[in-house]
Amino acid sequence: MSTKRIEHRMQVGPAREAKGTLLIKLEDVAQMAGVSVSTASRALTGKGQVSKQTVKRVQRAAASLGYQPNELARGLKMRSSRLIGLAVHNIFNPTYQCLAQVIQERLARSNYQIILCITNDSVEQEALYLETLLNHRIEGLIAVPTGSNVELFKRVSAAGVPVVTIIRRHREDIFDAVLQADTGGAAQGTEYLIRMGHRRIGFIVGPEDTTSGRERLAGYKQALGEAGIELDPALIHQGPYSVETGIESCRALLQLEQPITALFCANHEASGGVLRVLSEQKVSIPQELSVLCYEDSPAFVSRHPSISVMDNDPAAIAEYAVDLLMRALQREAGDPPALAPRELRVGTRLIVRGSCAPPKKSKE
Amino acid sequence: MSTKRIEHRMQVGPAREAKGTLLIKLEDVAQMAGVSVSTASRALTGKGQVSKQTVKRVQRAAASLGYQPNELARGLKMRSSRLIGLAVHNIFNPTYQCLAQVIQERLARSNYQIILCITNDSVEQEALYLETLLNHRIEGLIAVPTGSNVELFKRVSAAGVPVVTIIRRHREDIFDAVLQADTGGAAQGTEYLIRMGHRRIGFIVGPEDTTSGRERLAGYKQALGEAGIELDPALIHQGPYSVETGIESCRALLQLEQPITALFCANHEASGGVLRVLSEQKVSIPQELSVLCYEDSPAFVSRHPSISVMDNDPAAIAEYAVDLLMRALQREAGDPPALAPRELRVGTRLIVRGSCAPPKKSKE
DNA sequence: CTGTTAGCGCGTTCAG
DNA sequence: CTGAACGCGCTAACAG
Repeated sequence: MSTKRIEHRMQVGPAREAKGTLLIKLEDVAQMAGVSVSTASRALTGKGQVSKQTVKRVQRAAASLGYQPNELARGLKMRSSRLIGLAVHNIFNPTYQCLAQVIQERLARSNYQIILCITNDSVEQEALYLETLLNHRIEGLIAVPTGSNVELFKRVSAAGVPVVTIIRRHREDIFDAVLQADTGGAAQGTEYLIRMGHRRIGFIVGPEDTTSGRERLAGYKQALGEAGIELDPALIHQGPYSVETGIESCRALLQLEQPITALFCANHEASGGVLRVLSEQKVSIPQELSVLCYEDSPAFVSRHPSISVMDNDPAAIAEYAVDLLMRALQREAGDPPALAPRELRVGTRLIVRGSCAPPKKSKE
Repeated sequence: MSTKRIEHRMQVGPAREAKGTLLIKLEDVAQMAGVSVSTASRALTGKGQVSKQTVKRVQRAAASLGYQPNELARGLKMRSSRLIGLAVHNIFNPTYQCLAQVIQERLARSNYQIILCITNDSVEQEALYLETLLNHRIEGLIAVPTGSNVELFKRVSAAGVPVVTIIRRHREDIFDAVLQADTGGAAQGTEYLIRMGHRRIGFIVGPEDTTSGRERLAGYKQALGEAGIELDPALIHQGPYSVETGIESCRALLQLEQPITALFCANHEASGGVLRVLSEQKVSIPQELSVLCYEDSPAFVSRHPSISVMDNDPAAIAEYAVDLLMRALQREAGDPPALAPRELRVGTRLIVRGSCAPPKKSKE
């Protein structure tokens, strides 16, 4: 039974007024300082030539009144909202949390605020959000795109709003993009397992229609190819980014006649399912099975053995994305030499912990 | 290689200019429809009396031009930005992810967008963000407050911006607040363990200066008191919300001369540390030790045994917070009967999984 | 029913 | 160095 308690308190609370009252405007400041509105403006923005004395007077007045410029009015005039759109498909994943966190911080430091939109990978949602963001006259957009609203993204860009795509990219590369080095990451992880002596490596990965799904699979195949190991389709499980994918794939992989000695789960959401199945079936890691996951998470450290991962360094991705965006914002202010879109790849790195070891019967 | 295509249109539309070009304004629509700007406005907003014919004409013109109202201009005029501030201390926790997600979705459905600010529990950061949000003329604010910027929060509220506090509340209760039923939750969890036969129950909890830290501790003590179990201070570990707290506290609790038979970790961030230590020391759950955590997380399900938790139902907290905010927003539009602040408590519920069992030597 | 006029709060000419 | 006038894009008041 859940208890729900509603408490009423009869306190005083702030005096009610129409609205937006006691929001000081420049006029009030000017009046108090005994100058005109335009002088006050110049004094505070520091744009024009104003005598030091009046500057002081105006600043003091502004301070004492607690004046804060109205960004709406300023934005309307200056054509700048100081707002950046952040449209991601979800935030239920350490990678995206980190991304959101870092992007928000960095942008705030440059006095930009972010409008957060979560699309849930719905094309319609994304379209709606893009429209709205445009209405709010965002000055830039960072997005993990669904991939299907290319025209709309183009419109955003054509409206003079720099677009940076992260994690995923559109088929045509018309926008700056910061991606994970997924092919390389998956290859590197697979190689690591191969070098340990593994031949039969189960591979769980995201769907073919996602950038990371395609590329990680390519990386896996590449590493196998380079090691001269024949590709066994039965070892590859491609499915949506979900716990269920992990559960089903893992079960299937454990029932193979020719057992696997290592499992590379390159589908982060599926990892939870995989680890759960392995725990349930008491498969000892890494003795019976080596496990390597993708995209780091605190949860991987709080188990025994702790799980080795390919870390995609979301903080770096965020940093680069902001860099790219800022560059575009600066450029826009000055000369507009439309540079070709950049595509950055942030390197993936292996974090060795305790979940991988050479296979038991490694005789060769 | 990336290709970049620049489209030049030789259409009638607005000529190329520095920025924000090809953003159609109402004037363009009006012109195309052959009416005045105000008629166009009325036709699109549906406010005044306009003939059906002209409405059609204007709508068609707007559609063909891809007109989108400038929220900045509209906001300046209407004193409404359609922006809501969301200032949370972090998002590295399933609870806050869920909160952010639900709040964003619900508000978007009512055509509000959220500006996300992450304060990192820094008082200065929070102050800065509040100022900025005010500048952007947010119409409402949902926050997990640090607790120290009361005056600033009051100013926000006094400016006519409804404030809803979640998870935590200020000492003086001047704002609507949606909190967790922490006292009850902790008591309920402790009772559950007691009913199973546990007497020595280790308790890890957040610091005294947080609402949840205080209240959960109170709940633990209460349950013990009601069961007539003497309080042993050695069993209580109070520390910051961090993995380290979990590690250290857990180690200490395991070294007790009189061992504990159950561990209630009511400090979510610490859970990771606790589980890690228990895994390392091969303490078998629940045979040797029952473990109960607080605030659910996918990670708790992907282990074996899966971890039982006190779920604080963040989705419900978010829903109520939005409800409260919307109520205040509506009220503001109409009559202004300043209601006393409401404090809602969202019930915590026990989710039984596999990590708790009666103590081994339960003879009684 | 519609066009005209007048601001919302701010930055920026253009004269002094 | 300063003030008066103008306009950003939109809605609301007032006339026709």
